Amino acid sequence: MGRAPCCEKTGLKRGPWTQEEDELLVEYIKKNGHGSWRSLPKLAGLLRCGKSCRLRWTNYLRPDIKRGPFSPEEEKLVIQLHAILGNRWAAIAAQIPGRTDNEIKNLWNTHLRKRLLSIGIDPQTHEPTSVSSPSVGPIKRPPASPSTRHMAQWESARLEAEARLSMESSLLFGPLTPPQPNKRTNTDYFLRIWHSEVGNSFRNISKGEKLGCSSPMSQASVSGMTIEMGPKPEAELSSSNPEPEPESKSKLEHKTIHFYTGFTHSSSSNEVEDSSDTELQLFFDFPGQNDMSFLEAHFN
DNA sequence: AATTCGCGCAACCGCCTGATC
DNA sequence: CGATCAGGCGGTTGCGCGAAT
Repeated sequence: MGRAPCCEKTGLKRGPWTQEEDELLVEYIKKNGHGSWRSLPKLAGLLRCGKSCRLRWTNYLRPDIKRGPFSPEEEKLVIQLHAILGNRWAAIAAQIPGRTDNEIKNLWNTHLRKRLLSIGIDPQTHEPTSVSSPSVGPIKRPPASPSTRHMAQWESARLEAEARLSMESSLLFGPLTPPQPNKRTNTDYFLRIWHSEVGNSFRNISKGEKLGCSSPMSQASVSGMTIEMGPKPEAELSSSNPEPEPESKSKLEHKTIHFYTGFTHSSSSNEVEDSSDTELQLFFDFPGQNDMSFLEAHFN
């Protein structure tokens, strides 16, 4: 069964938008909201496909879009978020107010990717491309052992992320500036979570897991915020998309943060399997479209 | 001044997923 | 429960423009 085209292509205008079209679209959405994108073009008097209208609105016409060049801070944030989230441009954009996924994707492909390559960092893995530079290489771990446990992997991931991100920051933006009391990076939040009572709770829970708790997902709650850490659910692992699901509406409502680790649980036992021996994939599943302030509130 | 080249960005395409029937 | 639809996402393309030759 072939998928029907999103809209009838014949007779529809394509290519760059004119100012008149922009005005029609903005006018209509201001008055009526976008409603159904499929029916919007007809109602707004546009000879465009609904998809095209949605794209034009979300990437260009939306009033809350910040235009102009990215600041060094924004670039730094993009790099750090990419290290955590990978090519999930929409998720990255959700953490940077006023920037669209398309903009961030373009920034990455045209600037940041090249810049990372030029300083010897693989833009996909965020690890040094040269193995012969141990001083800046990833943290060396002993060969994976079946007995490696959840906690050890987590600690290792944390250290690696910490080292990697500070290395990238210092390479790209010069020596680290002294900590500013009112400015925290997202990495800071990650580390603060780890060292906070949430982290403690998690560590305690994980000890329980070693003793035979069945749930693969460790959970800790504090002040109305729930943090779940553990392997990706099997449902997600088996899906064709290797990346974690995008934030669903329900996830946005409550403050649950998922830390998906690369290690998996055998379905037949509680034994933790090592993932692809060296690489641990760490995913942040941020709870909302707001910035990181929801975390800040918990640690101030 | 004309041509070529490279870059940046807007827009398109195809696939995936969740909702609805 | 499967089929269909609509929206969203990431990858890719192609055009416009400025720099270089």
